[in-house]
Amino acid sequence: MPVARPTRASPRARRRRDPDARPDQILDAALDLFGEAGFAAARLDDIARRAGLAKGTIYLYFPTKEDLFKAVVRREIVSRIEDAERNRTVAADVPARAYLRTFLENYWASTQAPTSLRMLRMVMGELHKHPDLARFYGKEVIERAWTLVASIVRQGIDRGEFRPIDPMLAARCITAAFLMHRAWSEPSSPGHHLVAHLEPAHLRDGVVDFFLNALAVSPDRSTSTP
Amino acid sequence: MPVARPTRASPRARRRRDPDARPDQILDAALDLFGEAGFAAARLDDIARRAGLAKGTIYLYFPTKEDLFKAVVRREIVSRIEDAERNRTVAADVPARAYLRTFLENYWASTQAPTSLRMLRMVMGELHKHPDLARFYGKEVIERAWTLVASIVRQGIDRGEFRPIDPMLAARCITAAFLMHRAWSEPSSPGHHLVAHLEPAHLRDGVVDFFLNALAVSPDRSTSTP
DNA sequence: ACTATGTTACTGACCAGTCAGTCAGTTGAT
DNA sequence: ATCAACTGACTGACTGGTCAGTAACATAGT
Repeated sequence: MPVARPTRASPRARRRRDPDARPDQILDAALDLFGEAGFAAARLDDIARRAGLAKGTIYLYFPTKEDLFKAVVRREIVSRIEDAERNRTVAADVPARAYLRTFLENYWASTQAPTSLRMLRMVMGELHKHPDLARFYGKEVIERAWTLVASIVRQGIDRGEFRPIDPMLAARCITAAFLMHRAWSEPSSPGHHLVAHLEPAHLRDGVVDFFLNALAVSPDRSTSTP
Repeated sequence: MPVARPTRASPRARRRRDPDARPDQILDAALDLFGEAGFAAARLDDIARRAGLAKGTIYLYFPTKEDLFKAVVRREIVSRIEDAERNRTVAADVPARAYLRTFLENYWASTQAPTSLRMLRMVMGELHKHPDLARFYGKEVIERAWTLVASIVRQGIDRGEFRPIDPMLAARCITAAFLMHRAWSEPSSPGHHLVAHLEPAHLRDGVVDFFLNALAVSPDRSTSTP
């Protein structure tokens, strides 16, 4: 009779243990492999192996590969929204510039996670083939991020700390630049960089400063055009 | 001797005509399909059919699918560089702001081409699996675009029309935002947009103005931080 | 205690479809 | 007649998805 078996140590003896944990376990493995290989190139056998399961098990929890992909994206979306909400921590009575700086530094940090790059690649490379998901992602992640940034910018404008500008437009430019920089900062192979490599913190400060200064009041900004 | 045959009208009557044209013909079709479907999902049969050829013919010109993919990317890189060179048309003695505005409007327009979006998707979604190509693209397209923008910014700074700033950093932020906006502006399905849709020219002007103003001299930009 | 019966979670061999790549054969210009 | 250019049926490897079977555990009856 099986009494107190070392369930954790032996990979094959894990069965019959909290099936509720399986979906997340599968999703973790799927995120890894979809992220590395993309939707089409990722093999379900590999995902199953990385999750320590057989391929058939995946089909007990997700009806198709595409549904699995959607579940991965959805779960990552949830975590993104929670991140965004959590990053809204700085008290609202500090100067807009300092508040925005802190917010942007947190935002930058969150984009640096490996998962962020994997999601970015999946979104740019494959999401256009899943229009419903693409729209969902557009509304729930991208526009939400814009709105969050825009609300901070608007606050700064209202206080006269930032120049009058369409806050949503500023938010679009800022988030766009942050995301693209994340993609560019990844080495294309160990030790080799896609583009000229800057010291990460230096790049972050440079980009953040660029946009803080871009928003700063500049009374004479329209006089340079004849 | 080929005497004025209706080569264009009848798709099957095109055979045996200037084999030198075949590579580009194949590459055109391949760019379309790789761009739409991605590397893995694009079928060589479909590429052949779109080129008006049989699949075997592709193998007379490209040894493998991967080589075909690389050839597509390489050819597009060349066209990108030529685009950049061509966009350098405005005389250099107009005010930096006006010069940069024209340049950015041209740049924006060039990113709006369907080909640009296809390349962007291929680059973001699949190029990381071809490190040699990724590096080539990074050096020959991305950094080159940065350098071009940066040189214009630097010129404006030297003349005192733009505020002192690292020109390369400004160039990174500008190109990043332009590229990301291109991706966002594509409908995820006919009539449905990924994100809130703005009138294209309005969006272009908004983004261009944002960055022109971001560079404008603003003597008091540091006074807002206590 | 012990066995019989049932249930759940999981497995992995298998099937059916797909697609990169091949090659024997065709075409048509010279 | 010759042959470069081209074709498309074919092959073999691969993989998403299926399902008959099995191990682990539960419960009931004795």
